[in-house]
Amino acid sequence: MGTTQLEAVQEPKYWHLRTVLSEALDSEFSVGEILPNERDLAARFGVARATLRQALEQLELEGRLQRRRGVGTTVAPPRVGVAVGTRRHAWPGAADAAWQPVDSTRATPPPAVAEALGTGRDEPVHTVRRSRVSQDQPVAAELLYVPASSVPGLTTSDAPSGEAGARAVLRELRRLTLARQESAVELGSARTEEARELDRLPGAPVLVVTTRYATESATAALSVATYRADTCRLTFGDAGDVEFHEGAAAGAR
Amino acid sequence: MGTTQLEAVQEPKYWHLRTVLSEALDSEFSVGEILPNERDLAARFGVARATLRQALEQLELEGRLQRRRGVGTTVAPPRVGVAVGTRRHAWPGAADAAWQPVDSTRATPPPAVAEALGTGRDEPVHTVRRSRVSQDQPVAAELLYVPASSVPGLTTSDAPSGEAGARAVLRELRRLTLARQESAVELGSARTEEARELDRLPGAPVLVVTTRYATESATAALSVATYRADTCRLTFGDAGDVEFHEGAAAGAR
DNA sequence: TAGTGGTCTAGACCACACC
DNA sequence: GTGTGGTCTAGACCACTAC
Repeated sequence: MGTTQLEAVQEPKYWHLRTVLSEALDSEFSVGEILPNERDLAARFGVARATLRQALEQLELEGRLQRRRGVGTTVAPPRVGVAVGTRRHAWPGAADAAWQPVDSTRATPPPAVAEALGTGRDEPVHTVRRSRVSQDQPVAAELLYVPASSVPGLTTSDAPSGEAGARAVLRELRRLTLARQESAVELGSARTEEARELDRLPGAPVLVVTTRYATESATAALSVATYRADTCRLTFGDAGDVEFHEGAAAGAR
Repeated sequence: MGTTQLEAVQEPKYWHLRTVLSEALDSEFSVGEILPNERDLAARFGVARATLRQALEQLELEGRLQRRRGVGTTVAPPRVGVAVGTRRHAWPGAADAAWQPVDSTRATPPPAVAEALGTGRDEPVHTVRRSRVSQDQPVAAELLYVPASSVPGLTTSDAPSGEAGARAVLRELRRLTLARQESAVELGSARTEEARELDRLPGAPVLVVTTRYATESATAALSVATYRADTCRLTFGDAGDVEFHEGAAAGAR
């Protein structure tokens, strides 16, 4: 990282700095390596710490850096590909070791959920929480909404709170025949609780995947899964779990 | 927006401010309405302008606000759903009015592209630029890489630069039989040129969709499409263009 | 206790849109 | 011009980690 001064340019300093740092990461650092601290870096480039931080934020958003308070800034490994949609229809959790049931509750849902499910506002809904881990790191937190009418086999006593209840709901759900499955991906920011589950700070960028699972006659479940945007690349396609074109997006623009 | 003071809390001010503003947007503002300017808002909440801006940035990231230099901050409309993957296989641009060809060049590609295509580093590749418009607003910019070997019917004279050349490449591509199609979605930041195309500033958050189109024997094309993350919700699924569960993600967490 | 990144302040000036 | 959001500075203090 030989550069010590920024020449005068028309583009913002933080943007130029991002480029310089990005090239330095490519050529002079390896994954996991610790960068100099922010005060040193700012001094080295002759900018205020806030400006330097703007550049680091960009690089963190792009998955190039990882910053941890009290520890330092390290070079991030390439994003992990996580399969979120295959062309085979499959109920959530069907033979899926990636997701870990956490707990389950039964209550009337938020209005937005009731509307999306197409159920009455007063109909009880099971809310199953699951978490997804990849390479020893939490990558996603999910809320799965299942109308009680989708799983009529479950009596209240069959569905205790906790992990056992969650497994019971998933088991009953698999008795239905899945006809359609639709997803949407959008950018969001981590709520306080999600941030804790994902080991990030509140407001961290996340990819929100909303999936509607439907039988021939009705919406059987709605999943809202929140993925860490810094560490994840979401994959959709024929191949399922197969990794492909690692890093293509980074170098192809 | 009656709140004038922030009580002492443990959570960061900008995060609390985000929540307060978010609720105010829900209850007291309608789409397109202009907010007070940043200096006024900061004074009203008794914080520095930088802190207020942190809160506004979050809300812009979530697609709630739209800020334009020299104009002001307005309440954003709900994100538009853009279909990026149906379960039907389809070549890019096949009967697709959403994408507008811009131009085309023929050259040796960046190494990352050659690697993803599985071609030799020296093999020429057509690079087709396309842009996608939705509701009179640019939503995506695409680079479509097509190895010259995928479109052998194209002689150099058949593929002039410019829009006509782009159309020629797409036409030839449709002669092949598509066997597989895989996509990945990740968060990125807009490069200078993409930012201009998308009417944003450099570094604006974007959703990068990388798609590999394959015949039985080889990768026929690679698409890297950059979508505005603030205004877009990417949809995948059986239904194709059909809108579904509008706003579910927003209210379901 | 020392060192890190995270938050916050109070200013200044710039680039851009609109009148 | 006038007013807007965008950039940048030079500080201060806080929260967290690791020794």
